[in-house]
Amino acid sequence: MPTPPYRLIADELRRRILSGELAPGDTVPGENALVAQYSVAAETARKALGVLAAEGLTEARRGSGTRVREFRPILRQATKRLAAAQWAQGRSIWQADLDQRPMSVDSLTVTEQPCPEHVAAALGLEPTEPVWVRDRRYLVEGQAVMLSTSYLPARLVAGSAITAPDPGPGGIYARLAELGLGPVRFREQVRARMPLPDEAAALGLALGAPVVLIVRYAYSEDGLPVEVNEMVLDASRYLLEWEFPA
Amino acid sequence: MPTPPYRLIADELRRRILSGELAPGDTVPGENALVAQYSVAAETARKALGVLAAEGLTEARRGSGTRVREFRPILRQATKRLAAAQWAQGRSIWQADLDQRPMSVDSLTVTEQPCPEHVAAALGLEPTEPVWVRDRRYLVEGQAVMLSTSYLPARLVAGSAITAPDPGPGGIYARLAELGLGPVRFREQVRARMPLPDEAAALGLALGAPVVLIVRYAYSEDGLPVEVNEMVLDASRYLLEWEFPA
DNA sequence: GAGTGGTCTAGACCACATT
DNA sequence: ATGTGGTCTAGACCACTCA
Repeated sequence: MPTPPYRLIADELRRRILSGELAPGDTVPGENALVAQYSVAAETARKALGVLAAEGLTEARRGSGTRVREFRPILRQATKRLAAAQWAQGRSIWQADLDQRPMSVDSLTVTEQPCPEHVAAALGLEPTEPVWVRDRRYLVEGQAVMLSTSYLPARLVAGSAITAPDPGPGGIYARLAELGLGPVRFREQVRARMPLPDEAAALGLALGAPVVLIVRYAYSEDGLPVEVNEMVLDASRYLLEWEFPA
Repeated sequence: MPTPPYRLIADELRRRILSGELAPGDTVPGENALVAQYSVAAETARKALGVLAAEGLTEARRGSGTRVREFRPILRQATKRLAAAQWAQGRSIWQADLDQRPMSVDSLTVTEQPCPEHVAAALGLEPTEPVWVRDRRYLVEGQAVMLSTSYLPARLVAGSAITAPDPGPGGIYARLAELGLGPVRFREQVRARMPLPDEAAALGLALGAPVVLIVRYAYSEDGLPVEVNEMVLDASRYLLEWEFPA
């Protein structure tokens, strides 16, 4: 089974991208160029370009052309309190090129709802017990990079500033602490997969861009879960980090 | 800009999959069925099926058909020593369906090499100082699920069992401890992206399956990095977990 | 052998961006 | 206006699986 032409073309273009011959931002040879160069039908050239786009290496813009994408990740340090200077020795393999632009929030909504089934089990609630839901979207320079949905049991947080759009200084964890529920431990579970259409739309994702799903469980001193936070991240924009003792 | 037919067809099939009407393992309507049902050309029907495959929802097999994929993740608990029973309260949103089959290793190689540039900086080594490289592939029931490459400075580990294929009881961390380099802290950095062709081949990945990259840095009591471990995981097979204090 | 997915072609029309 | 990518068609050949 010989390698089909569209793959050979894709392989060649990929090689040129990974070798740096085609740098981030550069325009990749278009359909017409490939048709002329390799003597194939336009559809075949398109398919080759589609492979690169699906791999997340390029980004096509109608009317303009196809360009090499760049990877400038935001460093998310989940355990940053532990990241003492003494452990800073040893560079990161990826850390060269970090996106340091400030992050903002748009479309924040805070509502009281019956608890979704899958969250109820995690919070130890009855199926439709009320929860406060905090929904937000994070942007970097107008570009959405993360969606976040927090669930907090209504019977624990009712009447607190947690139910207000602005929970005040220190955020909801400071308010939880004031209620004697101060989270003392977190558990984060992480998956990666291709986005569903609505996720792709909400994050403005290019083709071939996977998402990272993080679910954070916050526990109080009693060992009770007090918050579940579901996050959806544009994988191409994030470098995630955890530190922990042996 | 009306939604093109191939997307409408894909949307409908996706709905049926996500609603559970088409369960994991079920056969999805094929090209011919879609051509007949929607009165479109075969290529258009194929493209619709291609969308689902690229989203990782289905898996096509030549001669057989296209089936709904299943997600049975392996739970990787990076900080499992911390996962005391007291914090076990609160179920996971995803934990319902874990893959509990045993993991095995094949194609283990241990060699001494000049240190690759990107690793040298992380280990604080001169550009081509020698390192021992431990390369392995992990399987679950014959299916590759993870690739792992460990780098250890030769001047630290030369002569120890770390340079042998079988490092003995407790693995390389036990040997490092005996050398007074026992890792006391770890840092893990995580990314997700689409696989390169060689990664896809080594892991036997289906189309539309992203990979998760993990780089683990192990630090000795002195704060010196003693190991860098680069891992490539089949994202569809893993659920990653970290626990940490507030 | 019938049915399935995988690839290719030649030609067509459209939407959009740049000049 | 020209060139770019996005979609569709009708027909073809191949490789594989399954009954």
